[in-house]
Amino acid sequence: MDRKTKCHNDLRSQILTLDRAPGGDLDEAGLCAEFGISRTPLREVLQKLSGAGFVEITQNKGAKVVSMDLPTMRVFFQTAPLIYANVARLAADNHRGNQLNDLKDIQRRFKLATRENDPATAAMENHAFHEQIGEMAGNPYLLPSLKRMLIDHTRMSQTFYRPASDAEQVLVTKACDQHDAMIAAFEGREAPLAIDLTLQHWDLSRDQMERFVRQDPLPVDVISLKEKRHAV
Amino acid sequence: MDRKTKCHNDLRSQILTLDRAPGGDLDEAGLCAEFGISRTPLREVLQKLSGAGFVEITQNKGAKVVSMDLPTMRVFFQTAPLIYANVARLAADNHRGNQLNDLKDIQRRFKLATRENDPATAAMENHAFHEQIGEMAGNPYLLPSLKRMLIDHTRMSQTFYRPASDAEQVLVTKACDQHDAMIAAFEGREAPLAIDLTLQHWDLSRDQMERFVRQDPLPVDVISLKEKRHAV
DNA sequence: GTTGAACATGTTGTATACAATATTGGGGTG
DNA sequence: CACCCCAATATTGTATACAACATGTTCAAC
Repeated sequence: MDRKTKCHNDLRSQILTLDRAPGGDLDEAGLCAEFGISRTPLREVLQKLSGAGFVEITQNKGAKVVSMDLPTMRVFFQTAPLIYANVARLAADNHRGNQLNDLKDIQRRFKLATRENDPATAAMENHAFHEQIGEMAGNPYLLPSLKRMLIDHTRMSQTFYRPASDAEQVLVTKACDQHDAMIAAFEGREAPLAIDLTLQHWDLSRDQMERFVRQDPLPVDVISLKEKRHAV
Repeated sequence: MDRKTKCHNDLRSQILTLDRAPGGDLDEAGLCAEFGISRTPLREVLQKLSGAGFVEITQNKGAKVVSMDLPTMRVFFQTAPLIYANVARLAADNHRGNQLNDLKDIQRRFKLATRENDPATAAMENHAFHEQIGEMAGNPYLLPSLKRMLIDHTRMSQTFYRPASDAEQVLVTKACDQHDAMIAAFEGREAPLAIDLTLQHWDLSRDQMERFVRQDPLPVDVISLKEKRHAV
């Protein structure tokens, strides 16, 4: 794979796994050194990531990882069922060709990652699973919204795949089973069932994510001292 | 305004007004000469437009205006009410500060453009009107979908603001009145009414746009002879 | 001690030259 | 005449040098 593409993919997954903190600075020179490319292609990568909602670029002030503030998260929880349910319905109706097989492959890798206790991979494969459902829906208008939801969904789910207790491990297994059930619904083109399973899956995620949000009284953002002072 | 920004805005509005044909090629050297900037910032503009769904970039093959094929348009008609209605509801609930005043300003300019028979401006102000409603909704997850819908909506509405007959002029006036009614609904924070008016407004647009689509038996895309041969 | 201005430094934005990749056209072969 | 290969050309991708802008620091004035 070409270094520019690798840079794009690495940044993307580092953002999704919270390896790059929300609100964190993305210094051009540093990233150039890190990925061994010059500033021109690096800036194009940042532009692309900005278009996809991973990064925020400010004129003359550089790029940051998109932040995750609490008011926005409230909007997230409000909006997710609408998008997810509609995408699931469309996916059941419209998927074609090898798309379902690709989904099964992703699910296989997802299951493996959860079994082998590889939380970062599990989170990324779960992301890929839901993005693939978006592709199956065949709706270029809804897809950008879905992708933006998935960014924050995956970031908030990071702790989910690092189960501390047995009870939490059970939830991961349950999520995995729900994926299997969803695949079956897509295969049978049973749209109402797909919607229902999707909403169940959402309920599970939501409970987990709300715990994640509540758990952490500190803002998820990296806030510079200066900005903090302004806030006071 | 800086030349790079002007380049971005000009390309954007030229695409929306069909001045740049869907599927049409965007040559870097040509655009550089046209806007008096070098290739580096021009490419960044194209990246940005690509992220917003105005332009498609293919590796080593340059940029094109996003195409408008018939299957996608079918998806458009299927998806629009969902997005528009939900955005309207959220806008009624969540708008704040000067957002409503900004909307009124846009509506004023829109009305003026329709009265003075300035179809391109009317189409752009109508676009701005609905984009502003998107801002008022305060939902960063739904907004990208709305914006993508509006791109094709505005492109398909181009003939709408060039009314040939009196009967068509009546429809434009009706659309304008609906905007006023929507503003009133937002002002009173009457979400159900806003949804209802939005769906009525959509019905009017849809009839008009379907006529536009049917009217033209040739594909809206610029298809090269080579691609045509492939299709045969 | 605080404020403000000027300078020094670092970071981002742009232009240009060069490299890599597509496309086109011509000549040769079956 | 059709087809294919190869060279010539055009277009896109990358690196680098320079310009513009933002930030942080120093020093002087109050």
